[in-house]
Order: sequence, then C-alpha cells, then structure tokens
Amino acid sequence: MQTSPEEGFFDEGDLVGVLTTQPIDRVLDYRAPEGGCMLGQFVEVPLGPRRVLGVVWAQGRGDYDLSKIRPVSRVLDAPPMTEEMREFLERAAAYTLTPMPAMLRLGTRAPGLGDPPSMRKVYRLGEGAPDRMTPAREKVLGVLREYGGLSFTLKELADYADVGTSVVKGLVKQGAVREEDTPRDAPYPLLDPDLPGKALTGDQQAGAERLRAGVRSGRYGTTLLRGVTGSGKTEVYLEAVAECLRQGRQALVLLPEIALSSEFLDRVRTRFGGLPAEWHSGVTMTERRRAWKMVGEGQARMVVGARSALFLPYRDLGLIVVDEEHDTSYKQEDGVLYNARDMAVLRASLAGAQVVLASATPSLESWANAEAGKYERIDLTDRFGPAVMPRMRAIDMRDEDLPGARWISPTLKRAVEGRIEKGEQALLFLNRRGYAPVTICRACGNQIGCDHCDARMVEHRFLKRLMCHQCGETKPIPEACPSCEAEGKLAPVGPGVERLAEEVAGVFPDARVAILSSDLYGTARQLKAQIEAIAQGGADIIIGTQIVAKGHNFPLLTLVGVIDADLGLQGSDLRAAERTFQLMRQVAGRAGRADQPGEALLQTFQPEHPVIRAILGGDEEAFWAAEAREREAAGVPPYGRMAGIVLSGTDVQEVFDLGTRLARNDVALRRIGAQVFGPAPAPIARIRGRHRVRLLVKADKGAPLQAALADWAGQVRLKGETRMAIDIDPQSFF
DNA sequence: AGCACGCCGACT
DNA sequence: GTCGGCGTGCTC
Repeated sequence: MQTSPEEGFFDEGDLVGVLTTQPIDRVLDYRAPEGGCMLGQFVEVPLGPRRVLGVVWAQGRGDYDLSKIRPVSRVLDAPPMTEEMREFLERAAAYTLTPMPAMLRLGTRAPGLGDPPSMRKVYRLGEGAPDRMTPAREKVLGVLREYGGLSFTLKELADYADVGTSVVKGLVKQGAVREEDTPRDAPYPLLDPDLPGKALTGDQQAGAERLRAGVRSGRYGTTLLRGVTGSGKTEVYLEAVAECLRQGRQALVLLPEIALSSEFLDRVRTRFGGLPAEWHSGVTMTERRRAWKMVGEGQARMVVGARSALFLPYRDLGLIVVDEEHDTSYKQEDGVLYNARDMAVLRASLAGAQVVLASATPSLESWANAEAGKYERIDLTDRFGPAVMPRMRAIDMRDEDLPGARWISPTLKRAVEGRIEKGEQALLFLNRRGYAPVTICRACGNQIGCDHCDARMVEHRFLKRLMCHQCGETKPIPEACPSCEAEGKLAPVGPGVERLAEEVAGVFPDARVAILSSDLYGTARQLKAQIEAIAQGGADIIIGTQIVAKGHNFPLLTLVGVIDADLGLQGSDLRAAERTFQLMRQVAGRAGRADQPGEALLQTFQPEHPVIRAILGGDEEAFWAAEAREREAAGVPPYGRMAGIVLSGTDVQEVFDLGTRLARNDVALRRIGAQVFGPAPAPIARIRGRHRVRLLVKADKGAPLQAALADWAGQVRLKGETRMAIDIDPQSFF
C-alpha cells in the first residue's frame, strides 16, 4: 500500500479516513475509490444501508476490522475542502465543544453539492427573420434588442415580453431567436476596486490607508474600527475590501441585520460597479447553490452575508469585516453555539487574513483586546459634513406631571411639537413590540402567561391576539380571566409601540405617524420600502423599536425621544449596562445627520445612574474603563472565562436532579481551579414545554476550560429526551 | 441521523 | 402465543 500523504493523494484501495455529516463523532475508514481521491475531497460513502456526504479528512487509521471496510462510493464534482477550512472547522469545534459532524454540516449547507454542473437554456437574438411578424413576436424581439447583453430563460423572456412561451418557441423554430445552453450557475460580475470611491476626509483617509496596509501585508491581524454613525466607517472598510480585491483575494463582509443589507448592496455596487455574492436566510436555494459553488471556485470575490457566511469554502480569504461587531445576533443561540465575531478572528488567523471589527459602540471584549494591544485600533471622529453628535439630555420623569398609562412627558411633547413646526422629523424610540407587554386581571391580579413557556403574553392589537415572544405562540385575547373567570377585568399594562402610537395620535392629532417594528411588515422588501418612504419625509413622527437603531439614514430626523431609557438597566445581567449604553448611543446617533443639529431626550427615572450619565456625558472611554474595572473585579469575561450549561427536558425534577449531580461531581473542574454555580432555573425556565436548568462555570483567563468541561460533562449519560447544551462565552452570565 | 435488535406489557 | 412500545447500540 503506497500513500502519498504529503501530496494528499490516495491510490485506489488505500485506507482513507472520512468525516461524515452523520452524528458519529469519529473519522471512519474507507477504501479509496477507483481513480483514487484527494485529501479534502467531498465524497459519498456507504454507511449502513445509506449513502452519506463526507469529506476525506485524513489517512485511514486501520484500526477497524479490515473485512468490514467498504470503498468510497463516489467522489463529488466540487473543489476539495482546503486545509485551512478543515483546520478552521477542527479548531472551531474544539473551542465551542461542538461534535465535528455538526461543524461539518455548517460548512456543507449547500443544496445539490456535488451535482454535475447543470445547464439551462437561455435565449438570444438570432440571425433569421420570422416568416410573419405579429405583435407578440414584435414584443419578444423588442425585448431582446433592448437587453441584448442579458440572457433570459424561457419564462423570463416570455414574462418580460408579456407573451406566452409558445411565441418564443415559434421564433426559435424560425431562427429569429437563438436557444443556447449555458451553465446554470453563472459567475458573479467582476468587481472593479479602482472605481472612484466617495471622497474621504483626512481622518478617514488615514484609517483607510492603515487598513489597506494590513491587507497588503498578507498576514493575519485584527483592527477595531471605531466610529460614530455617519463617520464613514463603511466607506473606510470598503477601501480595505478594494485592496483585498486588488490582491486577488476574497473578501467577506458580515452584517447582523439582513433587512438592511439592500442599502448596503447599493453602496457596494456604487463603489465596485457590481453586486457581491449574498449569503443569508433570505437567499433562494438556486442562489445559495450558485454562491457556494462560486465561492469554492474562487469566482465570487466578495461575499456579503450573515454569520453563517463564515463557513463558506473560500479559496483564499484575505479580509473579513464584521460590521456592528457588538451586535448580539452574531452569537448563534441554537444548534451550534458560536460567536461569529470570535470565529471570524479564528478563521482569519488560519487564512492569513485581516479582520476589521467595525462599530460605533464596540463590545467590551473588543475594546479590551485593543487596550491590551492584541488588536489595532482606528478611531473615526468626524461625522460627514456639518452634522455633529446630537445634544443629549435627560428628562427626569420624577418631575414630570404624567397620568397613568401615558408615556410622553410634557417636556418631550413640547420638543416634538417644536420639530414638527419646523418641518423636521422626530423619532420616539421604545424597544418593545406589540401593544402592551403585560395583560393583568384587575380582579385577581393574574398575569396572562404562555402555556408552554414561563413568559408573559404580549398583546398585539394589530393582530388582535396575545403573543409569546419566546416561542411565537399566539392566542386570542380572552373575554374572561383564565384564572378567576371574572369578565371584563383584563387590562393592558405598560406600553408597546402600538400603544405608544395610540397615545401619539391623541397628543399630536395632526402629525403623520409611522411605526417601524419588525413584526408589522411581512417581508424585508416591504420594510425597506417603508423605511425609504419615511426617510424622504413621509412621516412627521416615527415610532420605532430597535430596528431603527441599526444604521439607516433619516436625513430629516432631528429629535430622538427615548421613551424608557431605564428599560434594560434592570435585571442582574452584567452586560445590561453595556447593551443599554450601545443601544442608546446608536439611537441617539439617528438624529441630526444632515445639516440640522440633532437633539436626543432620554426619559428616565434615574438620571444619576452611572450608565445614563455616561450616555449623556458622551465619555465613552470612561464608560468602558469603568465597565472593565467592574468585570475584572468580578473575574468575568473578558477578564475571566465562563461557560453556561443548559439542561432541558420535559420532567422538571429529572432535569434538576441531573444538574445537581453534575454540580456535585465537579472534580474535573476543580482541577483547573474552576467553579460551578447552580443549578438554577435558566433565564427562561420553560420553552416550548421543555424545562430548562442552567449551570455556570467560571474559570481564570488562562485555564484550559474546554478540556475540563468535556471531562466533566462526559461523566453523565443523557437518557431519553434530556438535552445538554454547552455554551462557551455565553452572552448573559448571572 | 436512521435502522435493527431486544426486552417487557397488553391484546386477538 | 405475538404485536408493538421505545431504550440501546451500530454504522467504516
């Protein structure tokens, strides 16, 4: 048996180790097929009665009954997985304690992987002339003459010309239209990095040059790019993308909120003269297959996507931009638990790529890494043009005369009126969807909760239903209290955006009001259209949840009123302060982008709270430094390591007992000086009928946490439908 | 993940 | 007797 592992080629009959996407956490031995196979190649292998997808992962180990070893069924027609990608998946699996097959599934989420390149028919103008001209035929030929460079499928062409497909086929028969076979997956347009970009100011120019130099180095490095809204962060990092394209390497831009990427795509097209590949949940199967394939062939040079775009099969990744790097949606919370920001740094370090973490309000982790010198840091201070950060002021709600079930203070009301009179826009920000967060019975005090979760149902008057924001379950609003059966005693408590809209309609009867909430629009397209209409002056008052905080421009907006700045400060979550700070800063940053000076008013019952004072004072460095000191003293991330363990099952007692058993048998953890806390009910103790119990493990920064956790968790055998999820670096820790 | 094997309770 | 519940183990 001759193998040449140094070349990664296996001759027919050689033993190869194949990693499959089946949940068998082991590399299985197979025989290389006829014609041999390469390390990294995608293959189909027999497993029991089935054939499953796998990747040639290593040389065979030969420790399995040789007579049972079967040959690889076939080698798929796709470029082999690079060594960098394999290394990335292994390191990511080790870090997040994820079994390798689950990790591989993340990297093979492409429909029709390995299918032979399929062809499709496209239609162009032909040489011949039709025997007889008809209006329908004229329309088809007109479309082809006008858009001659494009290739239409049969249906597209017929639809465009507004005729039936038979008309096109008739023209084909006569040679007036030519039918051609082309590969189904067309390459992406070439992007031109040398088109003139937006003119950059001195600050931006210097930042862009530093990022370009990083990309030119061809080595790994991470830069925290800090800049307030409107400071030109995007323009600056697009220059890094441009340099990456010039180097002939691939660039990835990760975005948190895909609803907003259409605006981003427009900017990419303006800068590079073409659209990048897109990768997110809204992308169709066809487009997904095309993107995966083109990325793997190195033909897609720029990818814009959500966190899972990190697992595409890049040939030569030179740059990863993580925009809004502090955004919590980068943390995958179900299935494989990973933080895309951290995994981006890992992948870049293996690929010899640069990372740009862009944010107006960085996560404390990134801030601390920059402080420690692990990351470079670039600060953009000027906003574009004459606009400046808004003036920020607290409205002390203790001094405001406000009746119950009203949330717009007289001070805020006067401010809004002043803006409307001048033809400007005001935004009222309330981070609560629906009508009222709580429905309470005035007879017995019962709060209506979800039947499957330990969460209260939120009234959505728009939908005329109660909804659980945990599991999405809805039910009609009952007439009588489900607990004491008193009729007509159920009352909404607290405000949601829908209820705020009701109040606004009463307080400002003549104003045009728009609500922006993620649940009021069916599609991202509708939402985008609505945002666009508002931005152009289609409303005087905008009522919005946190989707307005995420980077859209409202040039006429000059006043932001934060209805409840205290929301989010309560609770014992250590990150609450950080999140509130980020959110308030982002929302305030919506005001005054054009040449109008902006103003932000924060309604609060605790204006002396350190976080509120930090927001008002605008001294971000002081805020980060204070937060850092507190975290350091508590020994929590980023100054210590943590892991959350969530046990779940249908039987509360069983789940709790398992938690207690784990907590008691903590030898493996004590060996590395780690402590275990709990079990305690998880933040939401019941979801979809499953009871959840949580343990927290805390260790010193340098401790080998994963290895200890694996030993520790490995001592219990899960039976039945009990589940255990280990979350390294959990988002919330208390 | 599937799928077979196998060991107990309830039925024609 | 044997049908079928789903706990356990195996797949190169």
